[in-house]
Order: sequence, then C-alpha cells, then structure tokens
Amino acid sequence: MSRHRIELDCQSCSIRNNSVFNGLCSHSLTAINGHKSTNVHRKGQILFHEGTRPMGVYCINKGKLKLYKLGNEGKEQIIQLAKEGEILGYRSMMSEELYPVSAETLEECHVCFIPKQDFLEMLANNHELYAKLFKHACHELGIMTQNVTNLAQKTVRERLAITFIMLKETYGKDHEAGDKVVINLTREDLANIVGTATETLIRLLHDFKEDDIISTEGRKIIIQKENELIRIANLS
Amino acid sequence: MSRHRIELDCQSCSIRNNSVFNGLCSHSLTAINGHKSTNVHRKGQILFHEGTRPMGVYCINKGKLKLYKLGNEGKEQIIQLAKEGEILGYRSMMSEELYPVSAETLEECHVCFIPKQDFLEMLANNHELYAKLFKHACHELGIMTQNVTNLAQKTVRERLAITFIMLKETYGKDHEAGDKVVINLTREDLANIVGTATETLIRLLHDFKEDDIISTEGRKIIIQKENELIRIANLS
DNA sequence: CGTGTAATTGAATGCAGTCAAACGAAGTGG
DNA sequence: CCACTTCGTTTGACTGCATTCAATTACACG
Repeated sequence: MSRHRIELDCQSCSIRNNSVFNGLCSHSLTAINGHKSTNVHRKGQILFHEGTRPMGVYCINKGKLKLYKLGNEGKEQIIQLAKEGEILGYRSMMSEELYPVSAETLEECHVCFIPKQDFLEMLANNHELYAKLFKHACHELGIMTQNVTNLAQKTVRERLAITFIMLKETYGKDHEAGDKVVINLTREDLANIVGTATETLIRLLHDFKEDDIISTEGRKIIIQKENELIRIANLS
Repeated sequence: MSRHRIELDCQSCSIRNNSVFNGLCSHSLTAINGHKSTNVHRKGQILFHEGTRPMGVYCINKGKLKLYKLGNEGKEQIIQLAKEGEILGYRSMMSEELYPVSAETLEECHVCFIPKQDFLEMLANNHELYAKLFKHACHELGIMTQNVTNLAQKTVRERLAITFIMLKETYGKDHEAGDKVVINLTREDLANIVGTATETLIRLLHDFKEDDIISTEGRKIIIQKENELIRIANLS
C-alpha cells in the first residue's frame, strides 16, 4: 500500500515547538488531536492537487515536500519547499479558493490531516493562532515579492546562487553536519525552483564546480564557498 | 505645496462600498473617521518607501498607484497596481516587517491615512474586518503564485498580452467607454510590470499594432482584439 | 541487478538585453 | 514667445544568455 496510518500525539509532538502551533493551549491541542489523522506518504505522492478544493490542512511531522504550479507545457514551477513543522493548505481554505499549487512529497513524509470544519472551529476559539497564521501569510507575501523581482531581473546564474543560499539556510542544517544540501531534489526540480531549463542548470552546476564553489556527490550538493555564492547572487 | 489636507467623511464615502470596509459597523466607522487624516497627493509622490517601518494604513479614495520593488541596478519591478477602494500597507503592519515595496502615485490621489495604533484597535474590536483582510492576503498569495510561474515560464510577448488583459479587466472599465486603458503608465512602467527592457516592450507594442491587436493614442493604449491577446497569452 | 529515469554534453538557434543615437513632447525660465 | 532643458519614446545594430533538440552516459530505485 502506498499510504498507511500511524499514531501521533499532538501534546508530545516535538515538532510542534517549531511550528505555528507552538504555545497552543491544551484545550485546542486536545481538540486537534481528537480530529486529526496521521498518514505516512511515500516519496512522490501528492497531498493535494492544484485546482482542487481544500478539505482541511496538513501538518508536516516529518519529511520534505515541494509545492508547485504547472505551466503551459506541463512544466512545474516550484513555488515553495516545505518541511517538518509547516502547515500546508490553510491559505486557500481562508481565501475560499481552489489550491493554486500541488503538494508532492520529496521523500517519505509523516503528515497529520485536520479536516476543514475542525480546523475552522479551532481558529474561531483561538484568536492567537488566527493572528499567527495571518502574520505568516503576510510574511509569505513579502517573500513572493522578492521572488518576483528576482525572476524578472536577475540572471539564471544569480538565481541559482540565491537558491543555494536559501537551500542551505533552510534545509542544510537539519540532518547532517557541514554545508551539505541533503534535500532530495533532482536536477529538474532544482531547475524548476530557479526557473530555467534542466540543461542550463546542469551547465551552471558544472561552472560552479570548476570554480570550487560547490561540489557534488551524486544528487547531493555541498556548498564550499558560500561567500562566493553571495557575491554571485549580487544581492541588492 | 506638494501635498495638502482635505476633508472626507467615512460614513458617506461612496468608495467604501467597493472596499474591504464595506459593511463596517457605524461604531468602527466613527472610530476611523475620528483618527484618519486625508491628503491630496500629486502625481509622482511616494506614500511609503521600501525598507521603512509601517506607521499606519492608507485607504485610496481616488487615483491610482504603483507598488514596486527596486532591483539591483535601481530598476523598478512593479508588483501591483492599486486604485480607489484599496487599502495599502496593512500586510507589513501585520507581519511586523519593513515595507517590501514602495507606493508611488501615478496621478493625483486622495488618500486617507489611519495611524497604526488606531487601525490595530479597530481590528481588535472587529473580527469581521480582521477576517476580510486575512482572506484578502491569502487571495493575493494565489495571484503572486501565478505571477511567479508566468515570469519563469512565459515569453515577454505572452506576458505583455497577459498584462493588457489584466489592465483592461482592472482599470479599463472605470473612466471611459470602450476598451481604452487610460491608466497613466509610461512605457518604462509598462516594461516594469511585464518584467522586460523598455526597448523590448516598445518593439512588441509595434508588433501588436502591426497586427491591429492594439492601437495607441500617445500614452493611451486601446485594445482592439482581446481574443487575439488571449490567444497570444497562451493561458493554461 | 536490470531498466527506465535522470544526468550530461554538444550543437545550433533565437529571444531578449544592451548600447547608441535620433526624435518628440512637455515644461521652464529668460 | 522662443530657446533651452529634460524626460520619454522610438529605431537600429550588435551581442550573448539561455533554450531547444538530439544523442549518449550514469545512476536511482524498484
């Protein structure tokens, strides 16, 4: 079977301390805990599809995902990467729209699902959580603003450097020591974050390796000279 | 003087019916009305600068503005156009961050300013307004997602067609009959919406005119064949 | 441990950016 | 009212970054 149930307890969930659910009152915790269900998703599975109606929110307990939108020729534009501690799907629920993106696991993921009605009830009883989500959405808008400007004005080379810096900051520190980016991204995924063709991305990787800015071990990428990346990124 | 005061009354403000303040209780209205100040801003004035701290929110009573972020070489990337009825500046206030963009008037504008403290108090007493703003922010995120995908995957030609369609839908219907886009945008502004060089934009305008898809009267642009634009836009 | 997917390299093309120059429009001050 | 200035628009020529197509090699994963 490609997906099965496990049991997780919100009260003792260690991930929760790094999430928007941090500091949630025990009353709300009990409420979620009673209504949520937890699933193990194997690599490559879709949590939700672009264009479908939100049925609830997803809380990532373990694993990483990509959120992408499909362009004309079926090319994925990766809008965001998500990891343990993040809540997915609440924005479309709040704006009462269809999902603008699809969410797909990049590795095995443990994900709790909270049905829409239960989540909304919890929100109604917990203004602090409501405010946190609002704040988070507004923060995301600032990031998207930067992304738009980068895509419109920066070269692919600059955007790749920016992507590496982002990947290291957000995904480099968790699992292993050093500056390895251990996230399981194919070259194509990487290209779809940067917003370029796979071949172009590979050529740039080659350039960066020649200059000893990065090195690679199969699919893994190790950042050797972050200050060089920062220089290439040409941040304003 | 480049800026002067006028008097407007929230209760009788006709713009309010098209805004997020629609349906606001008279108690809240009185509260805003007592704390707001209204200014006339001439064309080209800056309401707020990227990188500065939000001091309150701006409610557009009349006129149009551009919200832009500066890229490396000082090139503006226009993130959003705003017109009468829109509220600006609340997102950075909610996320407690510096403005990610600057807001500049494209023509003479009448703008009400509500100080941060007063606006927050009103929000605290009016959950419906709070919810509306949250919903609006989430909606904007979906739009930004589409923008990112377009910038990453579509050609300049396609993006220009999309921009025209957007301009017509959002700004074409208000002032004059027909499909004129009467918004006061320079060629450079238009290029900074599309995300291209001014010269490239001008060449594409020329192409579109040759094919009778648009015509121009000085700075004004008249859409002649919207279905052709839709075809060129190649929407998925 | 095979097999299909992913990664890589080469070659050719073209879209779009940059630089430069000329022209037009709008506003300013003498 | 006109000369002057400035800003915006347009066109031309050139360059190069990035895409696309094609073919081969490597490796991830069942």
